[in-house]
Amino acid sequence: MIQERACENGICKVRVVHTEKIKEARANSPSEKKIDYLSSIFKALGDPSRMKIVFALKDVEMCVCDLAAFLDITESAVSHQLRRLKDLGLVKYRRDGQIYYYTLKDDHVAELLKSALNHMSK
Amino acid sequence: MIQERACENGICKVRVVHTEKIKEARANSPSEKKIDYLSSIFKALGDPSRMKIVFALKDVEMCVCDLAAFLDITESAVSHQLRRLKDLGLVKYRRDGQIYYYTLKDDHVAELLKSALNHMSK
DNA sequence: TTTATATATGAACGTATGATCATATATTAA
DNA sequence: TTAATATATGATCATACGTTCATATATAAA
Repeated sequence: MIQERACENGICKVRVVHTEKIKEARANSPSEKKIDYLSSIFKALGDPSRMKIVFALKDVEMCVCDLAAFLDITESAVSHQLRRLKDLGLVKYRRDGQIYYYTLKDDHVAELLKSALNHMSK
Repeated sequence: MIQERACENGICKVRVVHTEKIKEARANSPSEKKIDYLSSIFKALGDPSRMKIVFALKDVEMCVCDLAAFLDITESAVSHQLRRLKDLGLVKYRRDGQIYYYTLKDDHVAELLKSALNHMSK
């Protein structure tokens, strides 16, 4: 078992047991930026309400009050969540008079959900 | 534009604009149970630290202090996060003396991450 | 045994989150 | 115009989260 200690009698107390594994992980992992982006996407889908919204918009274009009725939460709550999804680029809307029709912005999210469903249901 | 109101002059103020769309969404969406499960998985990956952990464990078996060094956070913090991942069934460990070697529990998560990377990088 | 080590676990703390209520804005109808 | 409607937005609040510190547990070494 490899055991190393940097600056043993100083302040530094970093313990590194398997240096080469850490190196390998560093080499293979996505950049910090990519990690942050990816995890923000997963976080957005990591809430039942938002996941329901995204599933609903996968096939059908819906307005805010439709979604509110479907989710059984306030229209305000839906609007807030839609804003988060829109800010992340997962959702877009078209406007017809007073009504905002929301849909998924592109297929990436739908694909992601599909593969999630596939993998998880095994 | 279809506009319906149930219990107009009562307490109920549910507004339903497109009944058929809501029906369709209901028909096509996964069950509440599945939504909860799926969103909990996404939530688990919706944090940079946990996502880094999962990416690291994708290829290499690592112990807690390796991960702590890799992530540059406390071993305690890593341990807490590993527990969450383990409770969700995303991660497992084998023990060799005092050292716990963690890996991904199965390929589902790795696959999910892979498709996420693919879809998002376009 | 006693001590060191690797990890787990609980408490604490600041911060983020998701919902609701109240209010603002913008379009349509009267 | 004025009133109604559809949605957006800001404030608020209880709760959940992620980290660290302190401590417990269990194995290994002396």
